[in-house]
Amino acid sequence: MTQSPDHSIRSILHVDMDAFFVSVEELEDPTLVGKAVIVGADSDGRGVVAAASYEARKFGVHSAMPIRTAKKLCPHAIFLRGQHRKYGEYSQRIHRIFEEFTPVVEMVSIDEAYLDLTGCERLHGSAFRAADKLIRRVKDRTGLNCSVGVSTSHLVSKIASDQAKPHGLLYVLPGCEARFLAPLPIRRMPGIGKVTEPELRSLGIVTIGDLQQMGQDKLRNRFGKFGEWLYTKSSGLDIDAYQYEEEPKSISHETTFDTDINDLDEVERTLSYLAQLVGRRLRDHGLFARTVGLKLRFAPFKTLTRDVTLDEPTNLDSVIFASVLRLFEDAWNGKQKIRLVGVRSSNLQRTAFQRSLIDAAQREKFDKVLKAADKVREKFGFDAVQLARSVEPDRQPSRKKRGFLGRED
DNA sequence: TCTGGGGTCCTAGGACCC
DNA sequence: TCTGGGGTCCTAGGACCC
Repeated sequence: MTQSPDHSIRSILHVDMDAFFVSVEELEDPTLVGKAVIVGADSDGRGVVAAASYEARKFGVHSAMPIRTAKKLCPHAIFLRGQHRKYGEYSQRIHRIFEEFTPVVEMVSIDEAYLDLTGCERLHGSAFRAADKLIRRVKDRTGLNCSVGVSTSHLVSKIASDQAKPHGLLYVLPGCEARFLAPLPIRRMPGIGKVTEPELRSLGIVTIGDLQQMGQDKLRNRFGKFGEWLYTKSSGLDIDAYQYEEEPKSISHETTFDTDINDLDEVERTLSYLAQLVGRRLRDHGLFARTVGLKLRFAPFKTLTRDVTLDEPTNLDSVIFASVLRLFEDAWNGKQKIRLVGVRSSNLQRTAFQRSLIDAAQREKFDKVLKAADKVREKFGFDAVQLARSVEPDRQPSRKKRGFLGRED
């Protein structure tokens, strides 16, 4: 489906907000404008940078960098923890503006979307004019800058918006996709990361043009399915780059300890807490998990995962916790220091088939208790109700708010 | 540089079945 | 028993994205 039913040429816009988290912070506190601002975790902790202002970037700070490194590079920066809820609100406002242009909007992350404007010429004029209008409208209504790439394909538009940053618009003419991509370094291709890049480089592949030249057969022979993908993308031919799935495939929570530990009690308490977070979200989604997983990261950053598939799907905190605890006991020798633990649920489904009436009766009882608990939490916050296991013996859990959801660009 | 948290997708081997 | 081939499910690990 490179062409729409009416045979007009596809117009795909990729919209990406500029320094989104930082820009929102600046709107909330204008004294930040023009300063080096770094949004992320505790600046003395073990987190990473979620977003940096352009001023901070001048010092080499970028997202995903350990926050302590950022502090060394840019000690005078203003470090903020970030207000995720606020970012979510702005994201929704932006989403609504996008929907004024076309019903075909795919939000791919909190600050990024694809808009399909194919066949909207009569409404908006050319795609280029529409994109220009969109950038202005977002600015007028929210005060935020964004960059837009326009082309016939998702991937080309995405790379184009990246090239256009900050606050720019780049239109790749139909038929010019491959020529536009050819001179760019392979690292610009989404999907080629810090492992694949040197691999390709060692084969003499430096630019996207090199991929095009190598041809489909060679790439397939060398890289299999991934090679096919590489060829199609590098030629600017991608068709359905993105498939919108409203159902999550997995739900997980994890946490890194402030310092590495080998205290069984604390690990158990944390697993219990995480199991409850996962269970809660499963119930919110109306989902049941057939598979429960544990993630462990040891002090030397060695990570392992363990999965178990249950006879019966569950959304019960206690079942998730019991499963994950068993996995933990099998996976841990009692000595290694632990840096991170995580709880994951996958193999998600809408229904819990019940195998016996006893199970059903029990489930009903559990469900009632959990529903009551969820209600209390709604009123008094998540920590108001805890499984016995996640409460420390002599005091209430005073769990520090740590971590931070998501990273932009 | 001492490396978060939430996800998706892919690969590969082994169990198990016909 | 000297043992084919395909399909599916499960588990573990890893690359990658924002």
